[in-house]
Amino acid sequence: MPELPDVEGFRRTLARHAAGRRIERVHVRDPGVLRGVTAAKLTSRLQGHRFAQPGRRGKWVIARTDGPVILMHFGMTGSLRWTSVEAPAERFERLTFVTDGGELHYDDMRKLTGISLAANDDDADRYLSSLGPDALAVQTGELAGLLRGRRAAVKTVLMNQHVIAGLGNLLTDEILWRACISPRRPASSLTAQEARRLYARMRWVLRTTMLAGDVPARPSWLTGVRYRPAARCPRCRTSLASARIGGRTSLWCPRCQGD
DNA sequence: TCAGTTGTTTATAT
DNA sequence: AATATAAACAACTG
Repeated sequence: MPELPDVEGFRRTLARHAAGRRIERVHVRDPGVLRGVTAAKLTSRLQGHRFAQPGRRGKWVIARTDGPVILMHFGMTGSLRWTSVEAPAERFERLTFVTDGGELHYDDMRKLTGISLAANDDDADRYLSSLGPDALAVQTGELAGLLRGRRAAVKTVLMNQHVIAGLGNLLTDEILWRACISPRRPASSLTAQEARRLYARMRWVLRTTMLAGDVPARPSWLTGVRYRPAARCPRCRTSLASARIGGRTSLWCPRCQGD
């Protein structure tokens, strides 16, 4: 699930419910999700602090408090839930933040990534320093500069969090399909016009999906047909092409996007 | 049983 | 040096 829109939804959950709440205790149900911090340290450092307004960069939630900063990543299967009352643990609940007004639950089946603790905002910036700019913060005309000189497939470059942060497999396929650009094209081969079109479609897809909190599986979207056997292009009904690009299963329309 | 998975990091290869 | 690819991580689903 979690790409930029999903993670933005998690950030909103924090902003709406957790901000201002005092952390009474942290229940580490599975230390396997902790990265660079022990359960004892996480609990003792956070206890008594209040959640502040959260941020997001790419697929990271920056859960600020009036003390340390919790950095949360969700891998392929993670999520964040708020319950206003004490709730029994879900099957894949790994961490629970118990506050004075409810509980914040970090669920993650696969535990591919996890949670780190930074001392403050500057420290958090250091943790995230290798990330490229957030995909939503990229301005008109900047995308072309990010792609310049990169010989890898444009899809691979868009998914590279060091270049631009927040786009994953579903979003890049959706954006490239809407921009009518093959995912296999070398990034540096895009014309200025194609880069502008890519940027416009990226903005549109991000804004739409961010409001929804996920990439909706509507039949008019590439994402809506991608798991159908013998899937066809929602625009022109051509059979979709499929290949592994950048290590991920990729779908595109050979007629609309070429290649 | 086996292949596949909406992500990232590390190691290895080019 | 920069870039590309594969493996590993974990726990499911079809």
